[in-house]
Amino acid sequence: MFREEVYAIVKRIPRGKVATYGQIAALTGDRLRARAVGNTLHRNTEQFAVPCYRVVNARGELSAAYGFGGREEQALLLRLDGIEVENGAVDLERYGWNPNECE
DNA sequence: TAGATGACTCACA
DNA sequence: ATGTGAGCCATCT
Repeated sequence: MFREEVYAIVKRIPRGKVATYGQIAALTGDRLRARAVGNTLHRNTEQFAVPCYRVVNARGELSAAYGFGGREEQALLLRLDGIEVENGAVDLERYGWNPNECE
């Protein structure tokens, strides 16, 4: 299922980096699925096993309706990963995950 | 089965 | 720089 693919990709995100919905959507096949990716993660059933906190929008901003404790918790987790979160957003130029590098 | 929703993205005013 | 509109897709009710 599409959801599982999204989960797998999110799980592949290395610690210390973040990915955008569009990026994940592109990895699943089409970048136009960005919306579906977000929705899928929102309805995700494996949030406990999927680091969805490493997933942000195209601007690097955290999700406003994070299904956990809100962007605060998400920001905290990102900081634990070594990512600097400023005003609920990260620098994709620095922490943006490059799936081609496959760490 | 069909309709509505959403953690998206891009473009234009 | 912010606000609104349109396009796309998967999941939910």
